[in-house]
Amino acid sequence: MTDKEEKRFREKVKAIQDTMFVIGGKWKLPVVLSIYNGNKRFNDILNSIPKITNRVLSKELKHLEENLLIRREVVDGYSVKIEYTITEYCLSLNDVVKPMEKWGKMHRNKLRGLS
Amino acid sequence: MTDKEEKRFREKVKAIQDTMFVIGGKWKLPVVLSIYNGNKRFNDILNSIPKITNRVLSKELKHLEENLLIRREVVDGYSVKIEYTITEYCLSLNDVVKPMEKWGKMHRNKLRGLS
DNA sequence: CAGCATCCAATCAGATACTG
DNA sequence: CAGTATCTGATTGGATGCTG
Repeated sequence: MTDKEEKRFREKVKAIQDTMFVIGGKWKLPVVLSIYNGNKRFNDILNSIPKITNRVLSKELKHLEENLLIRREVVDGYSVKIEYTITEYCLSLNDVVKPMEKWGKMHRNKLRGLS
Repeated sequence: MTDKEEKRFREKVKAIQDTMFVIGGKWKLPVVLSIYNGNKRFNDILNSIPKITNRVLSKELKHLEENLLIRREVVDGYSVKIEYTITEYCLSLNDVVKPMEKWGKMHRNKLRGLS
């Protein structure tokens, strides 16, 4: 690698690692998708995702809120509610998530074909 | 969510988690990119990625090989060499990685704009 | 050179119970 | 309902040294 290539390479890596930090891990995208699909309440989200625990969900929600992907709202009413919704900004993730979904399906078939 | 929506949702989540399993984590994509950029030898790859350790690199290489993204070759010569190269199949990752790179850059600017 | 083995510290994550 | 607190076992990852 030349110096120029090296510099570009490091920038790429950084950008990708940034993305991974925000949406990486087992649960972050499932949580986003769950909310996107209409689940607003903590327990609804919790129950919609197999095997996630409240402890982990709590942390993921905080992380996603800090990264502007979801919004946490206290809704006043007969009894106070908490509601999570995705942000407009979150929709930009579509460009990342859709290819991931497609690739995941393709890859599963690829591996199946071999074994 | 209706039952139909729920089923689709779970399939999406699964596909995405599959992808995350293959290329998720801090190092997998940087390793792929490093090899893509021409680094073939273990120590070259090791030195091209800041802060990765040989222990971790070793594991990542194995994982990537098992998932058909890279190829490990023993090259016989004056002294035996090991060479890593990306596979043809690996190129399909471009559809996933490029959006991630783009999004990562965009997101960094977004967050910067707020603080 | 290309890793593996070992030790050890830190983090993560499940289970469970508890609070406003 | 929407979490937090605590305890604990499991996993990860750095540092280092060793091997063929």
